[in-house]
Order: sequence, then structure tokens, then C-alpha cells
Amino acid sequence: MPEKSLSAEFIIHNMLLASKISKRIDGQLSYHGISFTEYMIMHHLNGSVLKTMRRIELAERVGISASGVTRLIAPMEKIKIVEKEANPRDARQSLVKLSEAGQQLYKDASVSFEHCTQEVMGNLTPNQIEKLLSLTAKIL
Amino acid sequence: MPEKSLSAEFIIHNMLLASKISKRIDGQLSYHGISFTEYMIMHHLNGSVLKTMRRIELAERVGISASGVTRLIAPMEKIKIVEKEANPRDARQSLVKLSEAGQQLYKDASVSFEHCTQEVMGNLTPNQIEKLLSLTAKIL
DNA sequence: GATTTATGCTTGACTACTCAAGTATACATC
DNA sequence: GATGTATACTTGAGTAGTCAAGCATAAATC
Repeated sequence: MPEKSLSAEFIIHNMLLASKISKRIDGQLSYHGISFTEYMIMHHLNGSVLKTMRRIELAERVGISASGVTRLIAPMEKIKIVEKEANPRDARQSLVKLSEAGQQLYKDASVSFEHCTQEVMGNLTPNQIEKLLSLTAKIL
Repeated sequence: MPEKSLSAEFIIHNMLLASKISKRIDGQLSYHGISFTEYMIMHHLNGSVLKTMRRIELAERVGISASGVTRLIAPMEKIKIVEKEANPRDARQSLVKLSEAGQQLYKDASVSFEHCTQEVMGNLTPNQIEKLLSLTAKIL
């Protein structure tokens, strides 16, 4: 049986890591009543110019399908953390906007999120994390 | 709004990366009729001494729950790529063994898997991948 | 050696997605 | 300006997991 390559080893290891991290973060965010995926949605909305994005772009950024976004946004809209907006230039689009309440929730949840990431990455120096960022940026 | 920390930035980026990679690998492995998770099961079984493991340990290694393993193994057993074995010392355990056919399938699928990982990691040098491995080993 | 507690696994009910198909709108071409 | 093609989104049906409860067996304690 041939040896496993370094690339394969890394990918297998990183996949397990990602699964563990996301479970940990999900656990923390559940105190705010949201999932990691919902946090990701809010994160990207919050970072955009008018706190508003198209569903397709959200899907790409978060790494889920368009229908995944539809099903994810529906309950968020019901509890008013996001709002639906129309694009007057294109009636096909249904824009998603982070509401005032959503921005506050995002801010609160970010404290827990940051706390969790510090814990997870606690064994690495800022330089090492920067190295990680620049190396993983080359992948795919 | 406070800045996002480097740790948070890395985790958000790495999560999207993991999702993209796993979709890509799933696509390749589907030609062999297996999913990435099934490949992971076979990988760990193949690496163990008697090609045999306890379900709980498989769950830990793959990053899913015990019940996840039960549901995953059932169809693999049906098509004879793994076999159930009893542990005479502990009747609670239900050991999972990679069959001859399973070993062959793993070997075949590994070619596709390796090809895929080379493609994904193609922009990095072996040294860089080694650096990645040693850095990610410090996480969590 | 009976009783309690812990472990290994499975099952039912649920969740969070996915994909394929459908609808509505926009854009391009003739 | 009709007609074909592409895009944005939603929906129904299916899949891959989760968690909590349950059952069987083992280990610890009295």
C-alpha cells in the first residue's frame, strides 16, 4: 500500500479539525439562539456596504447552496434579525438586510465567537496565525 | 464595531475552505460509489492493525457521533466492504472490519483521492504543506 | 453476589442541509 | 417586439447527519 501524501494527510486532518471547531462554536453561539451558519450570514451582511446582500452571493460566501440560504433566512426573517428588500433594478432578486436588532445580536454573538476562537487558537502566536492565513489562502 | 481578530478570520476562512474541499472530494469519490465520510472510515480501518476498529473509536477519528457511525456502516456492510465482528472479551462491542473487497475499493478510491488533494494543494510546496501540518496540529 | 453506575451501541424523531424541477424576471438576438 | 436563453429564487423530496432515550453488557461498590 503506497504512503499517504502530505497533501492528503493535511486535508484529512484539517477536515476533522473543521468539524470539531464548528461544533465548539455552535455550542457557544447557541446561548445567543443562533447557529454557526446563521452567524456567518450575519457576519457577511454586517461587513457589506448597506448591510444588504443578494442571496446568491450569501450562498457563495457561506459555502452553501441557494436553497440552503432560502431555508436559513426564513426563520431569521420571522424573528426580525434580517429583512427582505426588493431591488428596483431587478425584480428577480430578493435582497437580505441585517436589521438593527440583527446588528445588535451580531455584536453580542461576536463576543462569544471571539472568545471561542481565542480559546481554539490559543496555542499559536499571532505570527503563526498570520502564516496560517497566508498559506491557506493558496489552497484551491 | 471592533475589528475581527486574526483567529476569527482564520477560522471563518478555514471553514469555507473545508466545505469547498469536501464537496470537491465527494464529487471525485462518487465515481467509486462512496462518500468522503465513507472514505474516511475506510482510511482509518485500513490504517489500523487488524483492519478492525470499535465503532466509538471510528466516530472520534472521523468526527461524527456514535449513531452516525451506525447509520454509515449499515449500507457499507450490506455491500460487503466492511464486516461485523464480535469482541469475545466484551459483548457490548461490535467491531468493524475492512473486508478484502473493501481494501481493494479503498486502494482504488485512494488514487482519485490523492489526485484530488494534489490538485487542491497544487499551489503549495512540500515545505509549505509541512508547515501547515505542524501549525494546524497546534489548534484546539 | 446484588446493586449501582458506566460503556457500547441502536433506534425514533428531528434538523440542516442538497439536488432537481419549477416559476418569474431579465437579457440577447433575430 | 417575439423568442430563446440565462439568472434569481423557491419548493418538494431526499440524505446525512444530530440528540435523547433505550437496551445490553461490563465494571465498581457495598
